[in-house]
Amino acid sequence: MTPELRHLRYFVAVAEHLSFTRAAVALRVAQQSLSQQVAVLERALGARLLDRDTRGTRLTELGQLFLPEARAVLARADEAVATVGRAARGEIGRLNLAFLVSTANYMLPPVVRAFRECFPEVELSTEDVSIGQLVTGLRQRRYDAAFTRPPLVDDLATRTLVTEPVCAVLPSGHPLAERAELHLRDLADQPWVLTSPASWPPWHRKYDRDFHRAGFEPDVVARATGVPHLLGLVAAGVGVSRLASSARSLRRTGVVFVPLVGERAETVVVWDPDVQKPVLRNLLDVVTELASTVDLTHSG
Amino acid sequence: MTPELRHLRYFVAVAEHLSFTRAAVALRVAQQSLSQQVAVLERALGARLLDRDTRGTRLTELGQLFLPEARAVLARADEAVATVGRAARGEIGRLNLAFLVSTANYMLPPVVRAFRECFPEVELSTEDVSIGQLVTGLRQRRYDAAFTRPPLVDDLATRTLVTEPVCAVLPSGHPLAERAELHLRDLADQPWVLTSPASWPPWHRKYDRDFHRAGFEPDVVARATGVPHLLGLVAAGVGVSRLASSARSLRRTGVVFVPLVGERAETVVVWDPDVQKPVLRNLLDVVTELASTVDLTHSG
DNA sequence: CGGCCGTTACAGTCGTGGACTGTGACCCCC
DNA sequence: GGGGGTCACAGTCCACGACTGTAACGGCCG
Repeated sequence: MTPELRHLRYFVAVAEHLSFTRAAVALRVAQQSLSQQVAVLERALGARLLDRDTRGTRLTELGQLFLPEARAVLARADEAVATVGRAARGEIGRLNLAFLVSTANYMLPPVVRAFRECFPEVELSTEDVSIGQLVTGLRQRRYDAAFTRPPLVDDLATRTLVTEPVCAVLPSGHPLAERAELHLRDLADQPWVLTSPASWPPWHRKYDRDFHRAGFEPDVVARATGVPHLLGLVAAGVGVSRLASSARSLRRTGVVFVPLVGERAETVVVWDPDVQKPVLRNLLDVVTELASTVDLTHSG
Repeated sequence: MTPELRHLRYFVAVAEHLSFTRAAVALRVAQQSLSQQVAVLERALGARLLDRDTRGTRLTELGQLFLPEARAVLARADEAVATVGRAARGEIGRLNLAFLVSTANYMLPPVVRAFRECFPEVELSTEDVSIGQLVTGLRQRRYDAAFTRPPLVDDLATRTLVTEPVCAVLPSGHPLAERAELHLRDLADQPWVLTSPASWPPWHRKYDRDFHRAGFEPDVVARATGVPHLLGLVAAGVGVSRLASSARSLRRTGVVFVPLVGERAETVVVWDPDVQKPVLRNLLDVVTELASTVDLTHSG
């Protein structure tokens, strides 16, 4: 037979009290049960741990040697339990985050900083990805959560963190660039630069609805493969475009951002609602709290 | 409720087989019992460790984290059991040895060397002591064993390791110094130098009997406080004495050792027979073996 | 010396919990 | 659709750890 933790606990108690009677009281068992279990332990080890006689109990040499061993085993067991407890509370573990390239710029630094401050022992990994990689990565559970723009898909949960103005993006010196604000229909006759609809169809379906509601279909003269590319085309005077105002931070020269009246863009945190992971809960709490206290579009 | 090692063993088995059924076979319990105990563990930890469904079992994130923890606890427990086993076999532990000053010279080096070779992980402490310290130290269990000369006391166990000739000790140039051997009665008219009878009465009672049997009472002209001192007095020509031949090694000049016919001195290892200590058993084995293979009076 | 308090050990009983068997639901694959 | 695999649920059983009661023994004090 191999000893159980109970035997070790019993032995340690006797060793600490140097008395079966007192140890039994402390353990809330009968002295006889305690004696029996310690005897079982001694038989299992094949060695006498305690010298007992009518006037008390003392550790044998072997007992003295085994006492720290037993304590170490118990401590290790407690540690194991504590560790899983902390993991269950999301204080340790691993968290894989994905950031849409066009949001990483301003979202990643404050999010990572805030989370690491609250949960320094969680291993954090981050990745800048395209919207396609982001969605498939979430579905394949490679990422626990991601930061991106809606609309997305129904089977992923989202929470809005930031809403910000949408701006017309014009080349510097464009006739409309001086305006304080614009309506989308003001740009009906302009040449347009947009991203490729293949990148993420839900976005482009929304764009189409927006243009339709503004009463025109844009004359798309160029398709960009990403936001920086798009800004480059606008700066080059190829056409105009429309982006969330935080895209300003991606290019400083050659373009002008003019707010579009009544249009707002959202940044959301996305996760798979089927994933029940304590660290994820904590992330959502942290970013929600963060979004409610600081303006994420201007920080970072 | 707090988990027992059994729960950890069960969990590890399931985690290793990734199957309750196969793990149950390996553990030689029913699958149902195994499922139940793992469920108990999960309830105790307050966390799900395994995802089971109809087509198999996988570790949850927490389970992956807990698996090495559980293994570590089990390994620590095994180690504790192994350690006490080795201690019970006397392979580790502590051994306190005492050597009578007049035997340490030739006994200590081979004994310590041989024992450390066989049991390198036993902590060995040695002390050179007077016969009085030696006996009280053994009785107070400060020493586990000692090396000395008989006669001793009844309540200590002894084993003879070495017997050697007893010699007359004469100043260089003494008329009898040329003899190849002597009888004790040849020294009846000499002035004698002996040690103090207070040091260890049993020895001196034996000396008295020896002199009585030889038919004279020695004319003691000086009392020495130890063997080196005694040899000094003999070398100074104060008188003659009688010592085991191994005492030769304590003084090279000014004295001559002449064997006394028919007299032998013993060196013994002494221990308290009530002390049941595996390391002590091993020591006795080692020194017995050692004494039977090498001549300890000439080694070291 | 005897009574009392302390210690642990022995013996017998009880009850809980871990083991078992039997069964069922479900999924995958042929 | 049947067979082989997964795990879970339900009921029974028994072994072992807990309990109570008792005994043996040593130390202390009147």
